[in-house]
Amino acid sequence: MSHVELLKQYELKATPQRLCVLGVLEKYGHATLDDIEKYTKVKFPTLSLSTIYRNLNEMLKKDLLSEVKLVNKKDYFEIKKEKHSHLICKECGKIEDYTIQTDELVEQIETLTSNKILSATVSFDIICKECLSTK
Amino acid sequence: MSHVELLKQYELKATPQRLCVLGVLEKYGHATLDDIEKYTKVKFPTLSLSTIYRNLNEMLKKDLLSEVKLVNKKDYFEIKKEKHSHLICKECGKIEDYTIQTDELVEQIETLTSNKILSATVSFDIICKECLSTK
DNA sequence: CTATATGCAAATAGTTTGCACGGAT
DNA sequence: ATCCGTGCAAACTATTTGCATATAG
Repeated sequence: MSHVELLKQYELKATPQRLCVLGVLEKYGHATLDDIEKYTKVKFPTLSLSTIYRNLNEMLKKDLLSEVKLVNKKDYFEIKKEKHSHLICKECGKIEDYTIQTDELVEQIETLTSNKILSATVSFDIICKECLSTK
Repeated sequence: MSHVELLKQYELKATPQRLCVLGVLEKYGHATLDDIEKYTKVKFPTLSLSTIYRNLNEMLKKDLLSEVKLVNKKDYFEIKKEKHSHLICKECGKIEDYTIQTDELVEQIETLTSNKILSATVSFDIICKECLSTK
């Protein structure tokens, strides 16, 4: 789906500024606020920081984006997609997405604790295969 | 272990300010910066915010504390203990600790992706049994 | 045409730092 | 006596907001 359609679907106007932010998120997969500011300025030098903040907040609220929080890292933004976990390389910092089945885990905890489990969020600290091979 | 001993073990002086912060963390299990400020002020009205910041940063650096980041929540601090996951009740906001075995999950991802997995971080959004029962 | 989005500047919130003083070893 | 920790104020960084103008639909 094009970003224009995506924005329409979430009842947001398809402004050049929003398309530019989405372009960066699409291209890099995950991006911090600083990344977004830096990379959008290349194509769109007049895009203001307050517009970036407003649009990120708007798109988060409408659930078009999601925010990823990792200890010792700045928060990342990504275009919302199928629920997935993150593999963070401690060597090069790269973040990969990976979809895992958590049903078993969820069921297990639900049974053991008598709580209702709504969802599981999982991330992994890794050394990626590229970093492993260049050592 | 007493907090005095704990601090000594990490090569930090056992000041009343630090003990007060640890007291709050111990009592509440997890606490945000605001919680810490609020609850320490009860017993220690002169404790300054910059001392809280400095001490939290110091204790994080020395690995005596850990920081928990959750989407849509302020960051929480806790006294470091055995690796565990967090169960967050979407109804009452309470955070419970729970220790799960992630070895299987880790092995599975390691095999499937050819990365070296260092650790897994897991959290669950839940409705806790107390909230379930009072509906 | 109308409602919403934008840019800029100012306001507010969050965090860190310099410095003089005080307490522990 | 020396070192480290603290409180306070100031500095700095991050985020939000008000307002006049511009623009998408």
